[in-house]
Amino acid sequence: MAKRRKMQPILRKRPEQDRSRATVEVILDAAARILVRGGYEAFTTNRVAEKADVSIGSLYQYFPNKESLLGELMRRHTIAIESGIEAVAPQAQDPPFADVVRAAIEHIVRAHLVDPELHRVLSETPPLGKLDWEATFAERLAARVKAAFEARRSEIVVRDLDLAVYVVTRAVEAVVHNAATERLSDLKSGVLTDEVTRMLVGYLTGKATPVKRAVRAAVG
Amino acid sequence: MAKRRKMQPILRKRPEQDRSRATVEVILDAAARILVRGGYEAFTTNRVAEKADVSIGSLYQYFPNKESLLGELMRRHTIAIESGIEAVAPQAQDPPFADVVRAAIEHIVRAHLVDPELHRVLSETPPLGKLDWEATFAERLAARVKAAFEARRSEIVVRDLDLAVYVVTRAVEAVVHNAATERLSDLKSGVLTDEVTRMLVGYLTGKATPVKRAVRAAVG
Amino acid sequence: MAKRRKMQPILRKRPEQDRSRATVEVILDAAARILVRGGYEAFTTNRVAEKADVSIGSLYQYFPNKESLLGELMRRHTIAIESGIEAVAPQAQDPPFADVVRAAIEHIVRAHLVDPELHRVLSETPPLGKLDWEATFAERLAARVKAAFEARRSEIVVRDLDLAVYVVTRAVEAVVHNAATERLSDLKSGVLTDEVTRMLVGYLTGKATPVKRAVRAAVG
Amino acid sequence: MAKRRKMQPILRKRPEQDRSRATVEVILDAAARILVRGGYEAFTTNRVAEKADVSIGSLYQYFPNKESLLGELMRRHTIAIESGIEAVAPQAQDPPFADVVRAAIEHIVRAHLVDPELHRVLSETPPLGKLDWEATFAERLAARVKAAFEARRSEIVVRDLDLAVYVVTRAVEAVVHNAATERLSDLKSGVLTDEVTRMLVGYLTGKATPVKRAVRAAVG
DNA sequence: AATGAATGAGTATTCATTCAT
DNA sequence: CATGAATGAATACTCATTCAT
Repeated sequence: MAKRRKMQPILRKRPEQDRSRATVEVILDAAARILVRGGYEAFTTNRVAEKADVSIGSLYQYFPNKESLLGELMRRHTIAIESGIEAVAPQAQDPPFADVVRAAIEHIVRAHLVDPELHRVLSETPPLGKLDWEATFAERLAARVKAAFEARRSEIVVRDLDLAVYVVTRAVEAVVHNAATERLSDLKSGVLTDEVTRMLVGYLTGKATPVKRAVRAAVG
Repeated sequence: MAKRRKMQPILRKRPEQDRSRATVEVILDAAARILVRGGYEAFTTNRVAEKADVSIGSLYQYFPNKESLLGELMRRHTIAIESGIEAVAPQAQDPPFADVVRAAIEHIVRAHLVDPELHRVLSETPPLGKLDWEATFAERLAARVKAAFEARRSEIVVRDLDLAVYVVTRAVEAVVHNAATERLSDLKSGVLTDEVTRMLVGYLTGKATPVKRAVRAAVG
Repeated sequence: MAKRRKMQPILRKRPEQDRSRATVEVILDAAARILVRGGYEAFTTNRVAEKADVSIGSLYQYFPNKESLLGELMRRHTIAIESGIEAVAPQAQDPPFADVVRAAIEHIVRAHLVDPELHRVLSETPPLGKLDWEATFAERLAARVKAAFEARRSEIVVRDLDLAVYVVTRAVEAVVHNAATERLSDLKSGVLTDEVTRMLVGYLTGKATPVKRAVRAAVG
Repeated sequence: MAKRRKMQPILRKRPEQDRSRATVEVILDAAARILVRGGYEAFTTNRVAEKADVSIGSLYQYFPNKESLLGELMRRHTIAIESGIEAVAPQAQDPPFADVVRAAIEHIVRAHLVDPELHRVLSETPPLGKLDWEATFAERLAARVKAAFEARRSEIVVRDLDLAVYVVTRAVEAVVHNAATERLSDLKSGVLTDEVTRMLVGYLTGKATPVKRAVRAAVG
């Protein structure tokens, strides 16, 4: 292990020229592939450089350390996710609460379907694990959800809104996250979204929702 | 990279004298402390030995390899948890469904309150992480929950029972697990249990449950 | 590795009582078995003690270090060999030269048949290998052979007797030694002895010996 | 204990620059020196690196493991030997049998004079010792010798040709091998070759050869 | 005397990182 | 800019040996 200089601002130098940008891309690709295939254990800078067909010297030209490589990978994955989410069409004026919830869940599902394997390995990666990215990711998510809830405050029976947000985000995140590896088909078919939606709506509104198993369009 | 495929039955030799039993204890203590403080990254056999104030040779006298040390830690933690769970008094004859659910959740809460920090780090530990213990732990849990659900099948509206078990166990596990580090007081006060209970009962029975915020006895 | 105190006089203390003598025996037996089965690589003091069902403490009571254990093993094996050799009946008065040679070769064959596996492993054992035992063994052998040759000087055509002794002893030793692992049946049947005898007699006397393949009694 | 089952094709990466080729050389030199001086016992990768004045990392950059280092040493030594042997001028048409034998022996002598000390230690090295190189070396030798014998079958009186090959190769190997450390001058002067030649020719042809001690040109 | 717990220097090997070319 | 040779602290684990009980 080396002296750990902990996370300089990710990129040592903005690659100005095309070639440089291409190199960075090639490195990140290799990194992602190695991470997905072999997990964090297999993720060594030398291996990444080799797989990228680039000298480690070059790797370190663009990434000051291993962590920054991982960091950039996360940054990009987050962006990919978020852009996927933003792309969702805005809702109708004043839609039924259930639709709002369902839409939110679908966001999360979509996020996990962007690159599920990379997603999983990134979220389990030790040094940053939750800490860096998922934390902020979760925070941002919580903020949005809270805003959404406040906008519909009157329909929600739970007294402690923060607590509700907490329970809801954690529960959904976990179910979807696990399902992404364990029940991918249910995730894609929308069956799982149905279930979770019903669960949350019931919890939040205090009203029962009928168990209708209409044919649902798959997500992603 | 790991060529790991060992995992002998944990202890290399049963310590026969008092002295050696103490040594084993001291080592496990140090191991747990290091794991909690520095995560799996910091968990090296030499460091453990040093922290335990024991020679590395002594460590290997009792633990054939690093994994077995982790394994014993898990084994003991599991026992601690299970004994805590078994201790729960049996329920009344045919209790309200909500009570059954609440009791189950309380089990899980209790499990996470045994040694929350160790629990967290153990469950995030890569090589065995899920694989060995939490996997079986989760399976056992799922089996129990399913049995409980089947016993009350008539009260449950969800059609796919397996799916319900999946959603419920993942959701509860995650909420409680996260809360153990992020919202410990809510976990201890029972507030969180209330919320989750209401969420699950609504989901499973299809009926709303009143939001009563009666004073709840703390758990643990 | 420890500071190497190199070869105290083999036994730390002459075992006075029966129990002690038995312990020593048990240890040496275990040592020999381990050596034969696993080679020098497997030969560790702890393993020997365990196999002997004796504490290492006890082992070190009788053997000051690993080397001395090996040394005693060699000493005993040498004695076993030599006693086997002494047991050979003295020759007739003035036998044919070929008979003398054959008898000598048979001695060596016999030596290698005493405990061939132990013999092999001992003679290949690194730290002492030749150095300690085989050296002196070879020297003693050479001395005898030389004496025998001098007694029959007139029949020998080789001018440099020392050189003849050298060539002969090395050649015989090697052929027999190798045959003990590679051609054991030829060694036991006496076929090999025939060949080597003819070779040596021809070399030493300068006269051809007929190739008679009479049925030879097996040795050992 | 060894779980060895590796032995990749020796070099981890072909050194591309001059500098690295030099490093490889320096490492192998150091390895050879250590092996010669201290035997296999002293042969540790760290020691080799230190003696080579190279970091342990550099050693492992070129040699995937200890064995491969030894392997490369053997490979090179074998090449050195074989090239020495190939260099021998082809024989006249149908030379006297004695000349054929003598030439063969001289080959072996030459082989042992290439780097006698290294040769000795390599051939005694445990894990590969015989097993890998000397085995094949010996086999190749045996095959050649057998071919030569068959070409001259009519002149050979020994019935079992395989046995003759066995006896002859073992005997010569051993005498020469030992002489390389114990009687180097005799080996170099050719005196020993004379003796062994006479011994073998007598043995094989069943005819005596005169003891002529003409001045012999030294070998090597 | 016997036990077995304890020791710690030593072993092979990895990997993040630097730097001369 | 790129290369890849070089580094060395750190890792998991072994084993000869000592010594308190």
